[in-house]
Amino acid sequence: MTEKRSGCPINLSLEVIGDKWSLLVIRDMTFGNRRYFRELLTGSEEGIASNILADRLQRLTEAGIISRAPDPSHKQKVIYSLAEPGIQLVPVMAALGSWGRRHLPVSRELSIRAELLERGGPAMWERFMDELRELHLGQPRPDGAGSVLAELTEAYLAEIARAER
Amino acid sequence: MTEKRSGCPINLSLEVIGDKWSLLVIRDMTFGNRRYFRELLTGSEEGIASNILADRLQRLTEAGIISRAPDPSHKQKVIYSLAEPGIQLVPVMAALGSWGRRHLPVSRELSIRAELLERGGPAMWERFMDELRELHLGQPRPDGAGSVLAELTEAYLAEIARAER
DNA sequence: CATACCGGTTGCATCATACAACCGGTGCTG
DNA sequence: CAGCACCGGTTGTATGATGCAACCGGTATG
Repeated sequence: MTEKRSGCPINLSLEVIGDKWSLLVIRDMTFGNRRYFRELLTGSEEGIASNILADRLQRLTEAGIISRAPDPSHKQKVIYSLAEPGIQLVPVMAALGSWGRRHLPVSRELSIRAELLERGGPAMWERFMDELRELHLGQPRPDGAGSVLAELTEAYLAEIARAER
Repeated sequence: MTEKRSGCPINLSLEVIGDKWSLLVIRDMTFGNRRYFRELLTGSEEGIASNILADRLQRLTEAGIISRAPDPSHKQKVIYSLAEPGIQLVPVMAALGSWGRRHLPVSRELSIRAELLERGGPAMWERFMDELRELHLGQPRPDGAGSVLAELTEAYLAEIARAER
């Protein structure tokens, strides 16, 4: 799809990430810190097929949303990172998560992160994006800044533990 | 698609509006105030096919995002309205528009509204959603509240005029 | 030296989308 | 009251996207 249907920002966004899998891949990279093909393939509940995952990783790479690099520690491994446009999808995912949490039959464990992101607001999203810039782009950030990712992950794990009890 | 892939709010949102047309239909209803089948069919630049439009209107209705009612003024006409969940997609579209405007080759005329929505922030979105509740749900709102829709439309038309000059 | 893991690829079935042509009923106009 | 444009779709067909399972050669590990 090279020819664009229109120059509308919403339309163009949909042409790039308007399908059922792209944002889930980005979600897993963002909130699950999954960086390798196998992690993305087997790590999430939705069960993406390997050919679809390969296709999405290629498209997102070509669109400049993520980047692909060989892993120095293992000749065969490839590490995927969020590029700056991918990092800036945090507010989109936050908005989509808030909406879904309100209007759809979400599970408690999987929606706790959306709830925290909603309560934290844009200030929290910015801190999170700075953290992602450090993790994925190697951009240093001031010491002492807490980890939003750890905060979200801990809350998620606590909900899992509560559910099992 | 009745069986859900997971209870994640982002995933569930994508299962409902994660395709290339649903959000465009909602966009046209929201920002273009298009309420009839033909308006939606012929009004936008992207050129949706009539069977796809019919399918999306039906799905969105079944999902409770929009509603469908006969038009009293014309026996054959059907009027589509945003339901509350549809109105609450405003922040999602604003986020998606901001992102697209930054990272994709948008046209100036079609991105002015995204720019204004971004600058206006959540306060403006709330005013806009109140206005949509009046237009689509008949919920009265305080007099003297300005029209965000008119503001956005005027800015858009001004950009069109500038482009033609 | 065997085994598990690495990022994918291939073939095939099925589902969604795209395009154009068409439908019967309704309202407006001359 | 005849003709015509418009109403919300439907139908058929072609093409593309997706889903599924099996498989690939190269690589690290015990």
